[in-house]
Amino acid sequence: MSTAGPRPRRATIRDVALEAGVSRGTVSRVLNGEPYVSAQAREAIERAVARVGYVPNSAARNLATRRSQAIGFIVHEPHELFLEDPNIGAILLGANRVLSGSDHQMVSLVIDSERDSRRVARYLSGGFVDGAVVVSARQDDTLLTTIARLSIPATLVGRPPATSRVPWVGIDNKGAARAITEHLVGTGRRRVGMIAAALDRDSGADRLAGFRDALGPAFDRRLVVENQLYEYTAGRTGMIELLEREPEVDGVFAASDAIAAGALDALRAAGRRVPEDVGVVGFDDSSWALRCQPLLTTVHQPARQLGEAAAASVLAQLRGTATDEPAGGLLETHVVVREST
Amino acid sequence: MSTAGPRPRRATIRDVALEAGVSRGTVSRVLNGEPYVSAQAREAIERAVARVGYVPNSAARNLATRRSQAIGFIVHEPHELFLEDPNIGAILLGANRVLSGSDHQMVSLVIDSERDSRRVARYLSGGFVDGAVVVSARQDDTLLTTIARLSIPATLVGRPPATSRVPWVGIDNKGAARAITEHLVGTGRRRVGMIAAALDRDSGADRLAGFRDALGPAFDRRLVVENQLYEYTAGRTGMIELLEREPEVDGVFAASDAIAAGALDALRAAGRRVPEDVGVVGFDDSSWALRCQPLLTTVHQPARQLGEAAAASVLAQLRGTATDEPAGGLLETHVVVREST
DNA sequence: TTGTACGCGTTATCAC
DNA sequence: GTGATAACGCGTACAA
Repeated sequence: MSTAGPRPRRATIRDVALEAGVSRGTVSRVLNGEPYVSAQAREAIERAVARVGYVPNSAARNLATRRSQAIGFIVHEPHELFLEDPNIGAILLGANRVLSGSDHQMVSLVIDSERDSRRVARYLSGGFVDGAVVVSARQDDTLLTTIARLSIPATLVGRPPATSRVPWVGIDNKGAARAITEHLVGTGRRRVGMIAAALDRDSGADRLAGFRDALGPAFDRRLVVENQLYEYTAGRTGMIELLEREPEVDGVFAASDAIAAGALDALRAAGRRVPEDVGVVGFDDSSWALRCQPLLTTVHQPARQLGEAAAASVLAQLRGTATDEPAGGLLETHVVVREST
Repeated sequence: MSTAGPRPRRATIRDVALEAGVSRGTVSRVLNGEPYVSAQAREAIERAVARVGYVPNSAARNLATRRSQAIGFIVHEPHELFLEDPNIGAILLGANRVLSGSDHQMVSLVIDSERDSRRVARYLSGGFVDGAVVVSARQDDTLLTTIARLSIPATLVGRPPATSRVPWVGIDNKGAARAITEHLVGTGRRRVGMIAAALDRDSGADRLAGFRDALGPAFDRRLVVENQLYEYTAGRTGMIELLEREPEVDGVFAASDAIAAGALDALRAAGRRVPEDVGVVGFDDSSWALRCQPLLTTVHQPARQLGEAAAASVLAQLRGTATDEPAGGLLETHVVVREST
């Protein structure tokens, strides 16, 4: 328990009114840029504001207006992923951009423990935010039920559980996975494997489904290695595993660029050449793709736009102009061919 | 301009009091776990809370208590760096951990434009947070003057401008740079260069100063390449530049691991072997260091602990038990020897 | 054009 | 133990 005392008292509208010799109502009007104030009063008030060092208290304003002009950006991730996943940063920046444009403060909240989870729920309930963008919620996330119960405007990034009716934005993971697998097969690969990840989330499961679709009868469950997270080390170990299971493998679909980067390093260590001996493709088109050797062929995912779309959707709900789900429709992806195929 | 209306009315203490047949005061006491409430009243109130679906409104509570139980985590970075810098994530997690432990909500605010900057200033003024952790403030940051003016408890991560008297936590960049440069020289290198970055910030400038110190008379300004940011591509281009200026170079101190990773790739492309032909060292001991080939010798920087120390410092200020500056003292760093030297 | 007075939902200080 | 009731700082009808 912290035992902090109140902060030093700051000037209020009252002080300004006294100083300027007008009423609080008039001060309030000036502060909110309303018409019907004499130039004289306005000027006196502005001077008074400066003199007493007045700054408005939003807690009071929130209480009166019942709105906070703030939107939560909630990230629910285990440490590792939060640090490794380049998409989250881009989504965050995208969201911040549109919120900033409509004069909303984005406040991002990270959930990193059960305790965090409860506190964030309280925070949402408390009227600190008018709405929320939720990134990478789990299928069974209690956060979603909290949000539903409070009926606070929210939009998810990524497809929510089928039972939920929250608006969301996302991409067609399955279609994109199919497309890039087809590209890989199109370069003449015969024994194609996948390093999958995060099968407990829609993105992970859908990418595997797309891979399976593309391969059709050629699909071989033995050539799929599974991991918890979309991370570099999973790529290294996954690739080693894959080479053990099938030394003849000549094509690999990695569920993320980070995984692909790990796979490339493992392949190099094993003496295989890319793309001559084996073709590798990733997913995300994150900064990982450009720091690989060779440059990675991958699926471009519009991470920043996802953030923008999600934020726009929340604002739309706030205005009461919410559209159908999914909020922004599915955003476009496309295959970026580089050197690894 | 958004034109949102108020959200649906939610149950208040008043409703609970009515429902339970007691006064608001008693309800408030129960809610805050205070003593002197009859078991009977307590039970009735708890049932009433559940029945009317009461959730406390923090705006009102904030107004009454004049505290928000929230701490701002302010990141002031250009996009690229925010996405590339692995330290920020670790610092953030560290801060969240200690704040979470003392039941404070961490809200992170990113400043990404002039407009953001002003809005965050308003946000801070508005009583939304009781204090703030500020990461990577610029030397001339207006944020710092805002914070000083409002006298809101804050702690910086990284050394502030000399003129400022804000508490801060950090590491001894200069000493650490000297140490790792000495290690590099100790492996027998004769022509040692540096790929420097962010000279407009204390970290960047201090690392260069430490490098210079370690080299003493052997220091050669020509062998220092400068960059804006601590990023991978700066490492590639910087290394190429360095090789052009001095083909005989056999040692490189990169101002960050990301830069070192770029340098390693550039060296490989140029046909130099590491560590045989040239030794490379980095700074940060971030995840970059472990995905390099060869594994990178670098300075371990306790990023997570920096976040923890900064948060603890803010909480201490809140409690009125603030210590001298720097807030947490300088945190320890050490050289981690791996394969690149 | 300006002032008054009430409401926002809690906490806190009293008497009882 | 409990119940009134005055803050907390601001927005906003309504009256003047």
